[in-house]
Amino acid sequence: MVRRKSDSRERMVLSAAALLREYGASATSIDRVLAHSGAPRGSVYHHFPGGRAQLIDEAVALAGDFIAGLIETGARADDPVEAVDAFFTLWRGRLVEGDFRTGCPIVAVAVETNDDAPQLARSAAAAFTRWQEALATLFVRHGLPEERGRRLAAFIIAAVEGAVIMCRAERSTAPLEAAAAEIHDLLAHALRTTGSLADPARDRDAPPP
Amino acid sequence: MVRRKSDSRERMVLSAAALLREYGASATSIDRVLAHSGAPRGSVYHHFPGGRAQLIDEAVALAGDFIAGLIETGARADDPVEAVDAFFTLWRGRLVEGDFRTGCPIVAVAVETNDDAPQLARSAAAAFTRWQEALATLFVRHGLPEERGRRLAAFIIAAVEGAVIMCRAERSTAPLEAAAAEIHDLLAHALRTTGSLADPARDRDAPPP
DNA sequence: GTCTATACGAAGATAGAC
DNA sequence: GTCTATCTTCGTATAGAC
Repeated sequence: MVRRKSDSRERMVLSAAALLREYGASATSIDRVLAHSGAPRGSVYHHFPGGRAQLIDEAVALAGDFIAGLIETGARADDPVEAVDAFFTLWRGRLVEGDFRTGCPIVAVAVETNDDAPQLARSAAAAFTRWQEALATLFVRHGLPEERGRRLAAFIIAAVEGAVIMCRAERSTAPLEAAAAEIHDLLAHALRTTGSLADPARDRDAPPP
Repeated sequence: MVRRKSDSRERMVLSAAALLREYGASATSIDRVLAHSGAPRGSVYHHFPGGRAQLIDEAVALAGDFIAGLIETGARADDPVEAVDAFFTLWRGRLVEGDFRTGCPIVAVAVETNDDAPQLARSAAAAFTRWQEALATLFVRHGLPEERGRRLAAFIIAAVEGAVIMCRAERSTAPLEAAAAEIHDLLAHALRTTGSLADPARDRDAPPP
């Protein structure tokens, strides 16, 4: 595998996202990103002329895109339950793997209002909005009214993000499981009411992973 | 009104809580607390021998107690809908008053894992647990099975906290209203199923819709 | 792209005077 | 209870060599 240029830049963004998850936005300093990524100190402002704010912003965008991809994969399978499950499964895995020391990097940025970097709040909002629209579109396609679809999508994202925070504090997946169970029932009820889940036209045997 | 001793200490804790809400845990420095509260710099370690960690911890406890009080007031009225509504109303008001720049101080502490102050995570967890138990007890008293009551309580807290974060990012109360609407329906359904809301022993004239 | 050196500010904490 | 240093560490950012 020929590597024509350094991968320091990419590693720094990935490290920044990991540090956001674990320590929050303020604690994600350039020094710590360098230590975590092993990238050389000398090229920080070469790769990120915007400095620390640009680095954090790219980490938020990367994390937002990754999660949006998970949801949109479920959406392509045209399966609301799968899309929502992907969301829960992601966080359940990350909480356990990280020994309940990691959360959502988007949340970390959103809760630390930064007067000198208002762009960060906008990036966080963009991520939430994208997730919400992906879910809402899927719900509407399965028969929910436009407004209810959007409402339910926002609600699910809120419940998951809030549950992840509680799981961290309590060092237990219980709040996430509570949310998963309640959301599962609620979603099943909402979609069954529209008749969507009973649609016999679904001829797929195994949706793509 | 005779003031026999300085109120610097109390003002500092209140200021710390306000700063936690707006800027997060890492950004709530002693300097900023002093500037916000107007307290004298010289007596910081007199009032808080444990330093900054103790100050933050007391702010978390104070905020947690305040919100627990709101929920428990609804609980004393024996009205699940009122208890949950108090929760939503509090956050809606704070978001709007603070121009969407403030959130929950407990969340702020929970998402910034601090290796040197593990006590903070425990204090955050204690607050969440207390809210959850107050709500769960109320739900069980209204006919929900023990496990469902706890599950629903955790779920509601998660949804509210998550919604507050989304409201901040999007600078809109829409996510909170979405959560309020969904929770309202869910709660009404859960309690009606148990027959609690239809209980004729309730001498109130109009049960909430 | 990467290096070292450095300027500059802010943070937590302590010491000792009043 | 409150004051004023002061120490130390850490943070961002820049300059200039290689």
